[in-house]
Amino acid sequence: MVDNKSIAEVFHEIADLLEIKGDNPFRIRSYRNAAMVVETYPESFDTLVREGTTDLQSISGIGEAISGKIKEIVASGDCKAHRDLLKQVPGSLLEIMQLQGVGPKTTALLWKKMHVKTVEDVEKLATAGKLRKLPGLGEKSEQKILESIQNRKKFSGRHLLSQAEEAAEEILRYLGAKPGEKATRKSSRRTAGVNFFAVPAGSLRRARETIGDVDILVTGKKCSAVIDRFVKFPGVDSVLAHGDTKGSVRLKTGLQIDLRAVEEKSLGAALQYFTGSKDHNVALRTRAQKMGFTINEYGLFAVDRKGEKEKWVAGRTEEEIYEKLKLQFIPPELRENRGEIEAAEKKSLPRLVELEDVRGDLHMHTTETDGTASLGEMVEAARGRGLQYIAITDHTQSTRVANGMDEKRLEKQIQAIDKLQRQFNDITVFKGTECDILADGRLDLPDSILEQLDVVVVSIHSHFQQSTREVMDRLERAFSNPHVRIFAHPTGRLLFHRPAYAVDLEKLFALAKKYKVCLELNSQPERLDLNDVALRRAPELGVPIVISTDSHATQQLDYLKFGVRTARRGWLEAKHIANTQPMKTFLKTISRH
DNA sequence: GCCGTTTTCGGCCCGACTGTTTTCAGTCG
Repeated sequence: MVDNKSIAEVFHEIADLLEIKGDNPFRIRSYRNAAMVVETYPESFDTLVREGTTDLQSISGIGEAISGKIKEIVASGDCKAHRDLLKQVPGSLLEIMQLQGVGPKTTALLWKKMHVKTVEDVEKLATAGKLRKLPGLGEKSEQKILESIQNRKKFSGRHLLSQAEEAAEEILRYLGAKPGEKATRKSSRRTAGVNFFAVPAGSLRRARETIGDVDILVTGKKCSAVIDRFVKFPGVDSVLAHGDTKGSVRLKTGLQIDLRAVEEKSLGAALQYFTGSKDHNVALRTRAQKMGFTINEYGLFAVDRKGEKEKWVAGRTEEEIYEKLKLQFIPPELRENRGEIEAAEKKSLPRLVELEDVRGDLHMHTTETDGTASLGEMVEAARGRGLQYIAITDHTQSTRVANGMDEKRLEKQIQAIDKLQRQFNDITVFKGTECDILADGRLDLPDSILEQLDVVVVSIHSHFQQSTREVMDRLERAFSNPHVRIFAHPTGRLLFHRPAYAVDLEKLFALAKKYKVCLELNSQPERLDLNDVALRRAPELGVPIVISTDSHATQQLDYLKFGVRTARRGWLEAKHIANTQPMKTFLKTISRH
């Protein structure tokens, strides 16, 4: 079984290697594009190829050559063209090309002139002052390369969505701007009172699960003063750039933040441009061009016959840009060039779920196991957030590190919930459990106690090394228990820490459908599991999703926003999500009869 | 290498910034 990501990786590497070789840039772009298409395609290419029912070339971006290579990789796990390239260009050069400020040309130069093969080689030569003699490089370039080698060791690269969002909000507060997306909706009149206002763009605005760097746009008067203040933010480790229209810093956490000043007239265009994604923008520009426009961060311009810019058409808001391109407004979470432009053209974009749609939270812990808040505190916190129903789902006995509960302790908790419930008529507290699925698929608690619960959530916390076959058999056995309602964090992945266990997503959806088990979208920032790509299959396959926080503390109830934004990235509407429904409908949706 | 309201060849998104250069190449987003 070859997953889409591995196929995409081969194409990424082919593109990088061709680039070092100095091959045709458009050919390189094709491979990059193909990698992106494969990586984000909702179905497994392995399955597509084996079933043989889909013509790969019908997928945009995949032609004769790449289709052949996909088939080759699925059949043999290898690609001859890739192997041949690695004979011509050492694979270790790819790591050099990853260094900030070092691209394919410099990598090729280092390799051909200095016979450099590894980052360590580069470091030695730079330290010895030997790089500055190369044509096109000087003392400063040498210093920059050395710095980026050191930074590479110091900073891991990407950051969790939650960390990036916190950093952005902290900086906006520091700058004296109101944080949050809503700032974009404000008219210029509202901003006149303040000196300026600021809004995050980039992958943070699209709510990607991990963030490389944070882009913030500011507009208004005296933006250069804002940038001056920005580079003095207390959390700054180093200032990377400091000009009139742009500032760039590295925080002590390693996160890079770029601040750009734009004119109010161009704010919409800049927001569109810097929100990306790159692939979305490329597709949008291509469309603009066909319609006789050109588009950049300053606005949408009409073009004359010679291709010269003629007149400014739009740019104050994003809405007017999409409108001029005869598209529905595309929410940032969808801007990944995964079909959103085609859907916007047909006016068939989904009405994405909103945070306010969610009425319940079906996964949370208390001090009874590994939570930091008591039952009463969790309920109060949920009430305070306006939730109409929640489920208390503490761990079960086999998860010993979390002080998991046995039957007796759970019985006591059931009584405690019954007692507590009498105090409230504005929130319903479901009695639940996050019951372990044991290695062989049995559940960690007997039916005699499960049948007393309102919501049985099940999940995997052990034996992550099982084969796909073992995992799927394990899940089928668990799902066949009639008390099981929700399968939590279905792939078990932890961002930056642990890959998913060997779950076959297509089969998982089929099992969920067969046994009427809902799949969870876990809102913990390091989980976001199921992810955006997987979620998109849920409506097609008729499997309801439940968005839960898996809170281990009262403040974590706010993680719901990350779950909702991930759901939006998965094109989900409120109707696809069980816990947007009123309590009674919800109970009906998750009931199996 | 892909694609087609320039349709089987000839295009392919575009601008800022930086450092090295005297007019531009490389990198980045």
